[in-house]
Amino acid sequence: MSNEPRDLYNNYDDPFQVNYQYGNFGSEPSPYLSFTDCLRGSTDYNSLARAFGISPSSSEVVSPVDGNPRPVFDAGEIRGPGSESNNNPATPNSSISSSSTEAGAEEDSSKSKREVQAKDGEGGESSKKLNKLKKKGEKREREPRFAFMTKSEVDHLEDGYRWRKYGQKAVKHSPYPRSYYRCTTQKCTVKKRVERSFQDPSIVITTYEGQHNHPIPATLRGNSAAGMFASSMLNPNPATGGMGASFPHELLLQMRTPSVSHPGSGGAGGDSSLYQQTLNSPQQQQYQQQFPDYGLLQDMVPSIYFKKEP
DNA sequence: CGGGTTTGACCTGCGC
DNA sequence: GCGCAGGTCAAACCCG
Repeated sequence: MSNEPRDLYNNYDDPFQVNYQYGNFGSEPSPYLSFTDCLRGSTDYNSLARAFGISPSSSEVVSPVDGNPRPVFDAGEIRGPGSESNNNPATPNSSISSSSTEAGAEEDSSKSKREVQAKDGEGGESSKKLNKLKKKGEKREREPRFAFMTKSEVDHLEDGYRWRKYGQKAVKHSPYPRSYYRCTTQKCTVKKRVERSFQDPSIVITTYEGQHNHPIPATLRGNSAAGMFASSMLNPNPATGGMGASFPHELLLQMRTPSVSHPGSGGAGGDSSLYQQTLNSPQQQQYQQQFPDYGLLQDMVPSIYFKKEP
């Protein structure tokens, strides 16, 4: 299932015009969504997949509502240079990122379970001895996941949302640990994992799980230009392309280098496809160097997003 | 003092 | 059933 050819970004003729029309998803036309929209849950999984340029090629696609397994998408099909051009705003960015998603499913069985445990064990030491009240039959399901590979020296990329780190684990076969973050907004269960590719330490793999059910926080940390940026793009002006890059990662996505997902390699379902992506093609490196002058946005978005390759 | 990070322990899922 | 690895909790700690 992984060998189906996928679309790639085709718009690198003009770095400011990145095609948001990703590969076909079924027979429906591709809607134009912003990443933030997706994260905020304003769309369904199919839309997500489309918005992220994700093809169901590698996956068992099932309806999210019927309790069946969700589709496991492959690495995003991000269009490469040289094809149709839409007038979507893109940002110059020498960082590299690619995306991938994996479908999870409904919610937080683990969390609710934990909550039960905590409440139940409010006897102090006994709380540690969590009771394994787990609803049998309710198989643990996962939120949809979206992964990005970003070339950056900074592990935790600012994306406009506020995150609290709740764990860190060593990753097998990797010298780099994986960090776990949770959105600090109340009632928002979005999580993200950040880890560094051990194959290419300059690449940060960020995996989002879930969808934000709230807007990007208006007030962000002082240096959070990314947040400002994200917020400012929340209501994209149709005249500028019909959609905004409301999320830095989306920008990264837009700036994706071509051929990140290889028809033959990105096919492994789930996260594994991530690790099969390589960013080493000459084409990609060349692309990275195409935007020496990222101007304005450089002032708005932390430098990590525009990190120039040495 | 409140909010975020660190870190060891614990839980869960999965493959063997 | 066991062991491993991933994921999460929560106390302790740090910082503005």
